[in-house]
Amino acid sequence: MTEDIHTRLNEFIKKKGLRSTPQRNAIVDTIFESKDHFTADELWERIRKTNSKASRATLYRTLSLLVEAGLLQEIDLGEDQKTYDPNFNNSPSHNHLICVDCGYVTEFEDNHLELLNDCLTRRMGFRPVRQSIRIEACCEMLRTKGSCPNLIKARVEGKRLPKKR
Amino acid sequence: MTEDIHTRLNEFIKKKGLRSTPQRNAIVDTIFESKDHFTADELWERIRKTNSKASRATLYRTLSLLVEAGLLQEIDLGEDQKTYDPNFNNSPSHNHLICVDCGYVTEFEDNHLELLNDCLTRRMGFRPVRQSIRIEACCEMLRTKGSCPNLIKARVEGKRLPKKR
DNA sequence: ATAATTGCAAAGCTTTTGCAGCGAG
DNA sequence: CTCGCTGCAAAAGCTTTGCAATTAT
Repeated sequence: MTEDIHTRLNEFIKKKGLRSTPQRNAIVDTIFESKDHFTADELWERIRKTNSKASRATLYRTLSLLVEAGLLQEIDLGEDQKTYDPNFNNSPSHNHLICVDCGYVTEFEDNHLELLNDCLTRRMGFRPVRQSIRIEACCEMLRTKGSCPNLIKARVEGKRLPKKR
Repeated sequence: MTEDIHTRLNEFIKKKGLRSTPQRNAIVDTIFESKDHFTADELWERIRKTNSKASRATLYRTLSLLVEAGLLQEIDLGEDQKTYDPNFNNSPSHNHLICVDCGYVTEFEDNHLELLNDCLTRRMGFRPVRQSIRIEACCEMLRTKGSCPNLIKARVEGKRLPKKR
């Protein structure tokens, strides 16, 4: 899993005449050891719990590098901070359903959706490059049963919930 | 056009026990006199060209108010700054095609797309609240003819073009 | 009169950057 | 030995906020 990422990163690094460093590798490992979306700050917390040490500056510089190398993608989850998504490498289509009750994000794919997007794009005189669907929705289980595992998990983890509107 | 907005805003203001002020009204007028998306800073420039005067603080406070009142929507155009969209009031569905060559944004609607989104959302156990599609695409006309009116317009207006990736 | 609103300047937050020293190739 | 990388602290952007004065109702 992470080996693949390292291989691809090393290719990029070599091509650009850059260098491999322990800090960079530690950050990359930390990012890709999970499939979760994260903000720079959340990543910083995860790094701090590691025995590897890297500065915030290096963290930001590495994030930019990974995005430039195409190994990481910035996504919009309606948060104030930039959010990064580490697993679009394995799934070309990248759509997110965001729960307005708890902020939980579900990634999904759908061939019909992609096809339709593709057609619409061409009809408007463009060639598709990247497409993402963002769906905000409320949890049916929470409405009918009064609770939802994702919400409970979010509370336990102390995540700040979406601001109501 | 703008009257409708003012009416709806006044309702909101009354309901909340707030007050109507010249600054607020000037900002609202400036926002809705155009259909363009804008950032806080772009709006600030537009305000400055007006003979009305309002501070940046009031501008930000008014933006929050309008979003809270549901008259303005924050959207994500892949920019660093928050972008606001003034015309989702007239079109319930809100999808954006962003040109990666010049940053030009096309708003579009499509019934099939909405229907499909709706089905997918329900299948995942949620009830749809809001959905937006973001398509990044490159301009076919620019590829085939070597130029594109939107790109020329963007250059003339001195807009900063999308960073290439 | 009363309480919301405004403008200013200061503070807050996230992210970027200049620079001297360090370290990979 | 070179030149990229790192950490630090300072700076940069954008946005928010405390406060005294102002103003709508």
